[in-house]
Amino acid sequence: MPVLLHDTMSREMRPLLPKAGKSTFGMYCCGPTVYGPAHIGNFRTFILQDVLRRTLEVDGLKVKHVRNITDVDDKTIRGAQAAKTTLTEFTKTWTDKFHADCEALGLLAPHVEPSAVAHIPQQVAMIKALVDKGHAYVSKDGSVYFKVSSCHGYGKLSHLDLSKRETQSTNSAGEANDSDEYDRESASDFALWKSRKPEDGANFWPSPWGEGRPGWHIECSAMSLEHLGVTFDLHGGGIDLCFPHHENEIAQSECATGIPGFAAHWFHSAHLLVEGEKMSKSKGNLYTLDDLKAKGYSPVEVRFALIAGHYRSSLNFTIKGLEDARSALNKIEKGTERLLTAAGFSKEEFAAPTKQEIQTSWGRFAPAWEVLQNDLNIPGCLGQIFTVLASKSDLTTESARQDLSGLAKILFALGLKLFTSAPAQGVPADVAELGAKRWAAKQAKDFVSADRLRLELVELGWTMLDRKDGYDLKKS
RNA sequence: GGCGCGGUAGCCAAGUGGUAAGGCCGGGCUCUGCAAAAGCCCCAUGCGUCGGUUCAAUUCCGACCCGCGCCUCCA
Repeated sequence: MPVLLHDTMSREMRPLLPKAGKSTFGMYCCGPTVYGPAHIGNFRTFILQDVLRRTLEVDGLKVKHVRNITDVDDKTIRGAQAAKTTLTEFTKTWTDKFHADCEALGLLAPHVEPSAVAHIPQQVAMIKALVDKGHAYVSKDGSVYFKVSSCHGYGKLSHLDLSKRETQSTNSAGEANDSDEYDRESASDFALWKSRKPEDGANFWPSPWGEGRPGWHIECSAMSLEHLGVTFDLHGGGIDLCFPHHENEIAQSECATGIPGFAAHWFHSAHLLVEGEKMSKSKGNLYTLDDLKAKGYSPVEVRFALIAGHYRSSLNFTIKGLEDARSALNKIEKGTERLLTAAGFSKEEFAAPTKQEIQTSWGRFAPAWEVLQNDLNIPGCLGQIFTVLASKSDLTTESARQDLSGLAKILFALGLKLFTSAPAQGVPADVAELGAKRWAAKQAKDFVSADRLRLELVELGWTMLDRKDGYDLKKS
């Protein structure tokens, strides 16, 4: 059964399948602008796209996932200048950081990760096609603009009727829209090519219209064409990209190629609120992965918290939510351990589910998978998982293995890697010694000393957890 | 103003025309010298408000109230 997903353009639930005659499902996702560390809002979108890709793969599709790197724009150029380095060096630093965070968060690397700077010729070629076909014009300063009025159907994705729309004098950041700054024919027209300016420094490229650099929107059109073809199966991004970015991509691509149906399906994820407020630097509620790691949360806990709400609803990210995620994840691990025991598998065997017997069945997790396939309902799927893990069942080795087969596939789809919590931190010698002493006292039934030693450990910031046959020391 | 999303227990959050998944927190119990861990059990006559349709509505329709997003920086 194919995965069903809501499509922004048609506003309908539609099955995800490769185009007729194709065996690969092509998906293009707008990637990060690499001018600083990505924040958890960025990652929510990338994680959701990752879950979609994984779900399609578990469903049996061959997916080609393309996610770009935006490495030339105002912010990257300014950032490089402020850092007194080259654009290449600057964007490499932040691209590397992005990759490290992605890996920590369990994101599968896209199959292709094209960079805007590496696709200047393709962008120039597309702009040239648009100029030749009368969909773009060259301004006096050598910039090139897309002529929105020349594009039939412009606004079909975001359902905006530009003819009825009044041009706003400010954007949502309160900055004046620069409709008078350039010699555009219409305020709705957008830049395809920006002519070289002194403040661009060394960052310019040749073009038929003179030196300059590409506009923002054209890169995704050019790179999706290069790597996925004239039309492809799904395009994703944060909801804020719906207009104007994605709308402009459609206009550019369809006008340049003359072929409609740029992307068959549009996948937009809702934004993140932090502690009930819009995330912003000025409010100080903009978290990066490093910020949360510094607070003691693991990447998998962050990932869980970020997927705990439906992708089309905005998610209120809170530290309490991270605590909830930690407890919930622990509950899944404990339940999974019980299944592993019943199945006679080790944790390692579960972490790498290559065994035939744990790849063939869904066991009791079939309903959880069905829920996930229906518009990527991750919270519903998690609910099903907990229901099964808590339900009474006479497990046999065989049934437990079938359950594990289903659970492994679902956890792969969600990208939740179990049993990865950092192993016990190094225990200082003095703490270890106190622990050993208390254990000895307890064995000797000298409970007065044992209790005193427990308190001493607490004062040092350590908790001693007794087991039947030994003990663990945990930092509290 | 235009377009769109949402209001479900203390918090988070699914879902359905036939009477509310799940997680967290909380409470109880079992186990345990203590503590913790773990396991088990309990926890919304209620789904923003008011009307309507229906044998039956939280679920459909209408109105209203409230919150939020986008409308050329944004994931």
